[in-house]
Amino acid sequence: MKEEPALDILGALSQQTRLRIVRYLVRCGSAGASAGDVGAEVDASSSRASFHLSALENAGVVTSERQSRKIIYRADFRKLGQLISFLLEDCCGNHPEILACCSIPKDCC
Amino acid sequence: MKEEPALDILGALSQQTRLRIVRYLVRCGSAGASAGDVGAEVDASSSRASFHLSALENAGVVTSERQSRKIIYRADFRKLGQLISFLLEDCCGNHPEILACCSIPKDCC
DNA sequence: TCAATAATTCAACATTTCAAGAGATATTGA
DNA sequence: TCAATATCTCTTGAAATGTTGAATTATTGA
Repeated sequence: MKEEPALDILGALSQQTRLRIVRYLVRCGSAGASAGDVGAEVDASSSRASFHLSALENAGVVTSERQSRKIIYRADFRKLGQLISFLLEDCCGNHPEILACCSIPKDCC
Repeated sequence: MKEEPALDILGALSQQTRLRIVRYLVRCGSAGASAGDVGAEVDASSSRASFHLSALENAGVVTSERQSRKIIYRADFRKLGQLISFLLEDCCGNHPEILACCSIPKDCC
Protein backbone atom coordinates (compact mmCIF):
# COMPACT_ATOMS: atom_id res chain seq x y z
CA MET A 1 0.00 0.00 0.00
CA LYS A 2 1.20 3.46 -0.98
CA GLU A 3 1.11 6.61 1.11
CA GLU A 4 -2.00 8.09 -0.47
CA PRO A 5 -4.49 5.25 0.15
CA ALA A 6 -3.01 4.80 3.62
CA LEU A 7 -3.71 8.46 4.37
CA ASP A 8 -7.26 8.04 3.07
CA ILE A 9 -7.87 5.09 5.36
CA LEU A 10 -6.23 6.69 8.38
CA GLY A 11 -8.38 9.77 7.83
CA ALA A 12 -11.48 7.63 7.55
CA LEU A 13 -10.69 5.76 10.76
CA SER A 14 -9.82 8.85 12.76
CA GLN A 15 -13.43 9.71 13.52
CA GLN A 16 -15.29 8.11 16.37
CA THR A 17 -18.46 7.16 14.54
CA ARG A 18 -16.53 5.75 11.62
CA LEU A 19 -14.09 3.81 13.79
CA ARG A 20 -17.05 2.28 15.60
CA ILE A 21 -18.71 1.42 12.31
CA VAL A 22 -15.61 -0.43 11.19
CA ARG A 23 -15.31 -2.26 14.50
CA TYR A 24 -18.92 -3.34 14.18
CA LEU A 25 -18.56 -4.44 10.59
CA VAL A 26 -15.47 -6.46 11.48
CA ARG A 27 -17.54 -8.26 14.11
CA CYS A 28 -20.25 -8.87 11.51
CA GLY A 29 -17.71 -10.56 9.27
CA SER A 30 -18.79 -11.65 5.81
CA ALA A 31 -22.46 -11.37 6.80
CA GLY A 32 -22.05 -7.60 6.84
CA ALA A 33 -24.78 -5.23 7.95
CA SER A 34 -27.20 -2.75 6.44
CA ALA A 35 -26.93 1.02 6.89
CA GLY A 36 -29.91 0.92 9.21
CA ASP A 37 -28.37 -1.78 11.40
CA VAL A 38 -25.10 0.13 11.48
CA GLY A 39 -26.81 3.34 12.48
CA ALA A 40 -28.70 1.62 15.30
CA GLU A 41 -25.52 -0.04 16.51
CA VAL A 42 -23.40 3.11 16.64
CA ASP A 43 -26.26 5.32 17.77
CA ALA A 44 -26.49 7.46 14.66
CA SER A 45 -29.32 8.44 12.38
CA SER A 46 -29.63 6.56 9.13
CA SER A 47 -28.52 9.56 7.13
CA ARG A 48 -25.47 9.97 9.31
CA ALA A 49 -24.67 6.27 9.05
CA SER A 50 -25.08 6.49 5.30
CA PHE A 51 -22.82 9.52 5.14
CA HIS A 52 -20.05 7.83 7.09
CA LEU A 53 -20.45 4.52 5.28
CA SER A 54 -19.93 6.41 2.02
CA ALA A 55 -16.79 7.98 3.44
CA LEU A 56 -15.51 4.56 4.48
CA GLU A 57 -16.35 3.11 1.10
CA ASN A 58 -14.55 5.94 -0.67
CA ALA A 59 -11.53 5.37 1.52
CA GLY A 60 -11.65 1.72 0.53
CA VAL A 61 -12.11 -0.03 3.87
CA VAL A 62 -15.74 -0.91 3.34
CA THR A 63 -17.55 -2.55 0.43
CA SER A 64 -21.23 -2.51 -0.37
CA GLU A 65 -23.61 -4.80 -2.15
CA ARG A 66 -27.30 -4.36 -2.79
CA GLN A 67 -29.51 -7.14 -1.48
CA SER A 68 -33.04 -6.40 -2.52
CA ARG A 69 -34.06 -3.28 -0.68
CA LYS A 70 -31.12 -3.29 1.70
CA ILE A 71 -27.53 -2.47 1.00
CA ILE A 72 -25.13 -4.72 2.83
CA TYR A 73 -21.86 -3.19 3.97
CA ARG A 74 -18.81 -5.23 4.84
CA ALA A 75 -15.39 -4.42 6.23
CA ASP A 76 -12.66 -5.02 3.67
CA PHE A 77 -10.32 -7.25 5.63
CA ARG A 78 -7.64 -7.16 3.00
CA LYS A 79 -7.45 -3.37 3.09
CA LEU A 80 -7.32 -3.34 6.87
CA GLY A 81 -4.51 -5.86 6.79
CA GLN A 82 -2.68 -3.80 4.19
CA LEU A 83 -3.02 -0.69 6.33
CA ILE A 84 -1.52 -2.45 9.34
CA SER A 85 1.15 -3.79 7.06
CA PHE A 86 1.87 -0.27 5.83
CA LEU A 87 2.14 1.03 9.37
CA LEU A 88 4.48 -1.80 10.38
CA GLU A 89 6.70 -1.81 7.32
CA ASP A 90 6.67 1.40 5.32
CA CYS A 91 5.95 3.70 8.20
CA CYS A 92 7.66 2.02 11.14
CA GLY A 93 10.31 0.16 9.17
CA ASN A 94 9.58 -3.02 11.14
CA HIS A 95 11.33 -1.35 14.04
CA PRO A 96 11.98 -4.03 16.69
CA GLU A 97 10.79 -1.81 19.55
CA ILE A 98 7.49 -1.25 17.77
CA LEU A 99 6.96 -4.89 16.89
CA ALA A 100 7.71 -5.83 20.50
CA CYS A 101 4.85 -3.63 21.67
CA CYS A 102 2.35 -5.10 19.25
CA SER A 103 1.63 -8.26 21.20
CA ILE A 104 1.00 -10.11 17.98
CA PRO A 105 -0.54 -13.53 18.62
CA LYS A 106 2.05 -16.31 18.52
CA ASP A 107 0.13 -18.44 16.06
CA CYS A 108 -0.16 -15.80 13.40
CA CYS A 109 3.16 -16.53 11.71
CA MET B 1 -4.89 1.41 24.39
CA LYS B 2 -8.43 2.78 24.62
CA GLU B 3 -10.50 4.23 21.83
CA GLU B 4 -9.84 7.87 22.62
CA PRO B 5 -6.03 7.94 22.42
CA ALA B 6 -6.24 5.68 19.38
CA LEU B 7 -8.48 8.21 17.67
CA ASP B 8 -6.06 10.98 18.59
CA ILE B 9 -3.15 9.12 17.04
CA LEU B 10 -5.08 8.08 13.94
CA GLY B 11 -6.10 11.70 13.46
CA ALA B 12 -2.53 12.84 13.88
CA LEU B 13 -1.25 10.33 11.35
CA SER B 14 -3.94 11.05 8.76
CA GLN B 15 -2.19 14.11 7.41
CA GLN B 16 0.54 13.90 4.82
CA THR B 17 3.07 16.20 6.46
CA ARG B 18 2.59 14.58 9.85
CA LEU B 19 2.78 11.04 8.50
CA ARG B 20 6.03 11.95 6.78
CA ILE B 21 7.36 13.51 9.97
CA VAL B 22 6.66 10.31 11.87
CA ARG B 23 8.25 8.17 9.18
CA TYR B 24 11.35 10.36 9.30
CA LEU B 25 11.51 10.30 13.09
CA VAL B 26 11.20 6.51 13.09
CA ARG B 27 14.19 6.37 10.74
CA CYS B 28 16.08 8.71 13.07
CA GLY B 29 15.49 6.31 15.96
CA SER B 30 16.63 7.32 19.41
CA ALA B 31 18.87 10.04 17.97
CA GLY B 32 15.75 11.98 17.04
CA ALA B 33 15.81 15.22 15.07
CA SER B 34 15.30 18.93 15.62
CA ALA B 35 12.30 20.84 14.31
CA GLY B 36 14.52 22.51 11.73
CA ASP B 37 15.85 19.17 10.47
CA VAL B 38 12.33 17.80 10.35
CA GLY B 39 11.07 20.80 8.40
CA ALA B 40 13.89 20.52 5.87
CA GLU B 41 13.28 16.79 5.48
CA VAL B 42 9.54 17.04 4.84
CA ASP B 43 9.81 20.27 2.88
CA ALA B 44 7.95 22.47 5.33
CA SER B 45 8.68 25.83 6.90
CA SER B 46 9.91 25.81 10.47
CA SER B 47 6.62 27.13 11.77
CA ARG B 48 4.72 24.48 9.90
CA ALA B 49 7.04 21.77 11.20
CA SER B 50 6.65 23.14 14.70
CA PHE B 51 2.88 23.22 14.36
CA HIS B 52 2.68 19.63 13.22
CA LEU B 53 5.25 18.41 15.74
CA SER B 54 3.10 19.92 18.47
CA ALA B 55 0.07 18.11 17.11
CA LEU B 56 2.01 14.85 17.10
CA GLU B 57 3.26 15.46 20.60
CA ASN B 58 -0.27 16.21 21.83
CA ALA B 59 -1.49 13.01 20.22
CA GLY B 60 1.27 11.19 22.08
CA VAL B 61 3.28 9.68 19.24
CA VAL B 62 6.22 12.05 19.52
CA THR B 63 8.27 13.18 22.49
CA SER B 64 10.51 16.22 22.83
CA GLU B 65 13.60 17.08 24.82
CA ARG B 66 15.58 20.31 24.86
CA GLN B 67 19.25 19.93 24.04
CA SER B 68 20.89 23.31 24.40
CA ARG B 69 19.34 25.54 21.76
CA LYS B 70 17.71 22.73 19.83
CA ILE B 71 14.69 20.68 20.76
CA ILE B 72 15.05 17.04 19.83
CA TYR B 73 11.94 15.20 18.74
CA ARG B 74 11.63 11.44 18.79
CA ALA B 75 8.99 8.96 17.66
CA ASP B 76 7.42 7.15 20.60
CA PHE B 77 7.85 3.55 19.52
CA ARG B 78 5.78 2.20 22.37
CA LYS B 79 2.78 4.30 21.36
CA LEU B 80 3.11 3.29 17.73
CA GLY B 81 3.22 -0.34 18.78
CA GLN B 82 0.18 0.13 20.96
CA LEU B 83 -1.72 1.73 18.12
CA ILE B 84 -0.98 -1.20 15.83
CA SER B 85 -1.95 -3.49 18.67
CA PHE B 86 -5.22 -1.61 19.06
CA LEU B 87 -5.97 -1.92 15.37
CA LEU B 88 -5.20 -5.63 15.38
CA GLU B 89 -6.97 -6.59 18.58
CA ASP B 90 -9.62 -4.13 19.68
CA CYS B 91 -10.55 -2.92 16.27
CA CYS B 92 -10.01 -5.95 14.07
CA GLY B 93 -10.53 -8.62 16.73
CA ASN B 94 -7.42 -10.45 15.55
CA HIS B 95 -9.44 -11.47 12.54
CA PRO B 96 -7.52 -14.23 10.73
CA GLU B 97 -8.11 -12.69 7.31
CA ILE B 98 -6.64 -9.42 8.47
CA LEU B 99 -3.63 -10.98 10.17
CA ALA B 100 -2.97 -13.01 7.04
CA CYS B 101 -2.66 -9.81 5.02
CA CYS B 102 -0.25 -8.19 7.42
CA SER B 103 2.85 -10.03 6.28
CA ILE B 104 4.28 -9.83 9.76
CA PRO B 105 7.95 -10.87 9.80
CA LYS B 106 8.42 -14.47 10.91
CA ASP B 107 10.97 -13.66 13.58
CA CYS B 108 8.82 -11.20 15.46
CA CYS B 109 7.03 -13.74 17.63
C1' DT C 1 25.02 42.63 26.75
C1' DC C 2 24.49 41.74 21.72
C1' DA C 3 24.00 39.13 17.70
C1' DA C 4 22.89 34.80 15.85
C1' DT C 5 20.34 30.67 15.97
C1' DA C 6 16.28 27.67 17.00
C1' DA C 7 11.77 27.17 17.93
C1' DT C 8 7.17 28.82 19.11
C1' DT C 9 3.16 31.68 18.97
C1' DC C 10 -0.13 34.51 16.79
C1' DA C 11 -3.42 36.46 13.45
C1' DA C 12 -5.59 36.04 9.13
C1' DC C 13 -7.50 33.42 5.76
C1' DA C 14 -9.10 29.45 3.12
C1' DT C 15 -10.53 24.87 3.33
C1' DT C 16 -12.43 20.89 5.17
C1' DT C 17 -15.31 18.34 8.15
C1' DC C 18 -19.32 17.24 10.92
C1' DA C 19 -24.13 17.08 12.32
C1' DA C 20 -28.99 17.50 11.49
C1' DG C 21 -32.89 17.31 8.97
C1' DA C 22 -35.66 17.72 4.73
C1' DG C 23 -36.44 15.85 0.58
C1' DA C 24 -35.30 12.57 -3.28
C1' DT C 25 -34.48 7.91 -5.03
C1' DA C 26 -34.70 2.86 -5.28
C1' DT C 27 -36.95 -1.54 -4.15
C1' DT C 28 -40.56 -4.51 -2.85
C1' DG C 29 -45.16 -6.40 -2.06
C1' DA C 30 -50.10 -5.58 -2.05
C1' DT D 1 -49.66 1.92 -9.36
C1' DC D 2 -49.39 2.90 -4.37
C1' DA D 3 -47.63 2.59 0.21
C1' DA D 4 -43.94 1.18 2.99
C1' DT D 5 -39.20 0.55 3.67
C1' DA D 6 -34.28 1.54 3.14
C1' DT D 7 -30.93 4.49 1.69
C1' DC D 8 -28.94 8.51 -0.39
C1' DT D 9 -28.32 13.43 -1.45
C1' DC D 10 -28.48 18.14 -0.50
C1' DT D 11 -28.34 22.32 2.25
C1' DT D 12 -27.22 24.82 6.26
C1' DG D 13 -24.41 26.42 9.80
C1' DA D 14 -20.91 25.52 13.25
C1' DA D 15 -16.47 23.91 14.35
C1' DA D 16 -11.96 22.25 13.37
C1' DT D 17 -7.87 22.20 10.54
C1' DG D 18 -3.97 23.71 7.58
C1' DT D 19 -1.00 27.38 5.64
C1' DT D 20 1.60 31.55 5.68
C1' DG D 21 4.47 35.03 7.37
C1' DA D 22 5.55 38.18 11.00
C1' DA D 23 6.50 38.77 15.72
C1' DT D 24 8.11 36.64 20.00
C1' DT D 25 10.69 33.79 23.19
C1' DA D 26 14.67 31.01 24.58
C1' DT D 27 19.53 29.72 24.29
C1' DT D 28 24.29 30.19 23.24
C1' DG D 29 28.79 32.20 22.25
C1' DA D 30 31.49 36.37 21.34
